[in-house]
Amino acid sequence: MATNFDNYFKSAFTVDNVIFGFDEGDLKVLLIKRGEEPHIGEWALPGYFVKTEEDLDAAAKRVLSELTGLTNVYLEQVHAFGSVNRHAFGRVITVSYFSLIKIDNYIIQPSSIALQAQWHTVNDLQHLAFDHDTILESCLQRLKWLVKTRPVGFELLPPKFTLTELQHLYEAILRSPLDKRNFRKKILSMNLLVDCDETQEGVAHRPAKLYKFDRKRYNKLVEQGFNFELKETPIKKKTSAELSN
Amino acid sequence: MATNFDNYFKSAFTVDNVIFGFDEGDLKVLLIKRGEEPHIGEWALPGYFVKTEEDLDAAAKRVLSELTGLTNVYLEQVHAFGSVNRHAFGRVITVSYFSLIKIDNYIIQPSSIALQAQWHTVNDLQHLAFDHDTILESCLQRLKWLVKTRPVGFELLPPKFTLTELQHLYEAILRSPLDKRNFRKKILSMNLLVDCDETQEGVAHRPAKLYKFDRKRYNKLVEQGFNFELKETPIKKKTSAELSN
DNA sequence: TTGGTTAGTGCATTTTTTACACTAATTACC
DNA sequence: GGTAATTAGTGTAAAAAATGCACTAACCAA
Repeated sequence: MATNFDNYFKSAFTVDNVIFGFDEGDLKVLLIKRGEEPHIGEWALPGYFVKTEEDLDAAAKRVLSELTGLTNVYLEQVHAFGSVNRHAFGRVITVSYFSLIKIDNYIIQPSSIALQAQWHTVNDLQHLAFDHDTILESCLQRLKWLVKTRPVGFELLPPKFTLTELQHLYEAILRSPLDKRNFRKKILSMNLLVDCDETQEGVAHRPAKLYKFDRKRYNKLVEQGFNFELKETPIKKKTSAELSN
Repeated sequence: MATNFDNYFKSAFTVDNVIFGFDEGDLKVLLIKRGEEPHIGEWALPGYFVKTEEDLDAAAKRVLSELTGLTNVYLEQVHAFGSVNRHAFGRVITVSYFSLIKIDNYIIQPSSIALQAQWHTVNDLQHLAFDHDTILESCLQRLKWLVKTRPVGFELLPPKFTLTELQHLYEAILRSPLDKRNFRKKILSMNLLVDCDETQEGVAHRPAKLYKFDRKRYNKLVEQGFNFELKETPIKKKTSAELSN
């Protein structure tokens, strides 16, 4: 084994952020149009180099803020991508982060190195720069898992929302339809929603009730180890007995 | 933002492997006694620098092999740890990997930079070098999650095992007791075990039947999207209604 | 006032989970 | 050879959760 450690200190890290939003019934992801080589002019996840004197998690926040103007976003690490030839400039390992935000709450202001920052519909994407297709896909998997484990849907919706909007969000993430009555029963039984005593306005049909998410209660339940699991209801699953042959 | 990218190429990566085993009813982890600075003489996870010309996943395998003699071990990435002052020699980000192995199948041969490589009972550990306590803890969480999702128990047991051994393994990972009848019912209903038509020998009580894991069937079920979820049975969970006040 | 549209609601059946205690097979020891 | 010690192995009833399904309610527009 090498005794000269200096040889190892010749690599770089980047962070790449996968920021999900939800609008008009579609799951969206925030992308930038790169204004720098390599991959100049291509759409990419908002990411950049980590400085040697900053923590990884802090770098993810800073980079997101510098490229898109978004601040105070909760970011969660997903995976490190470390193939040798990911990057034209040398050995670069990237660590991906993901987040869920309410699109309306944030104004996006691309910086100099990002020509544009824009929401894109996930189902309708072109090829992205670097290996960002792979990175995005792994975050989509994470989101799919997360939505079955925690009531993350609320993070993506405006403060007041209808049950139908919430259901559509779940359907977009899980990519499968849910039964209306069963969905409502399960969500309401968690006691996480507060009835706002308001209804939708300006719709050409019966207006729906508006609800908001009770974060206090959510925190309390988390503390008590409550299991938020929400199973899919749509496709009937086969039992192991039926699969035996 | 910097235009001189060279400034970013001054960091190093390491990989740290958390190898779990199971023996005598206890969950074990493989540690090395470090033979190099920093932290010379301390117990640590088997990890080392990633070469600039090798893939991250490949590095994890190589390092494990060089430090402990273990080869052909399946490794799964867990998390990247990137605080600034983790390492005395400079900026080092480590990516942790974990694996489950059958202790009997592998002969451990420490290399020159590892003074020793040894199995340690997880519940009975001293402080580890670097931030390896944190890294180990995150892998324990991952294992706890994994065991509820996939029948990973089989990875840790010898080819032929009894249902009681399997149950004890689950209890060690979940850190809570399980009901014998319910555990057996659920495990057997997955149809993943094959009765070996043999019984234990040399025990001073009724000998238990030996089973083996049917990997073919497992692969088939995975392919069909079968849900292996195994819930804990022990502590009665409160419903959301009971938690309402 | 009628048609179009989405909101909102209940119940019966099936499946899964849970709680629980005795008999069976073997060895060790007297 | 008998008995004590030890772990293996088994079933059922009750409770909880999941599932499948179809009609009425409220609003707007034409």
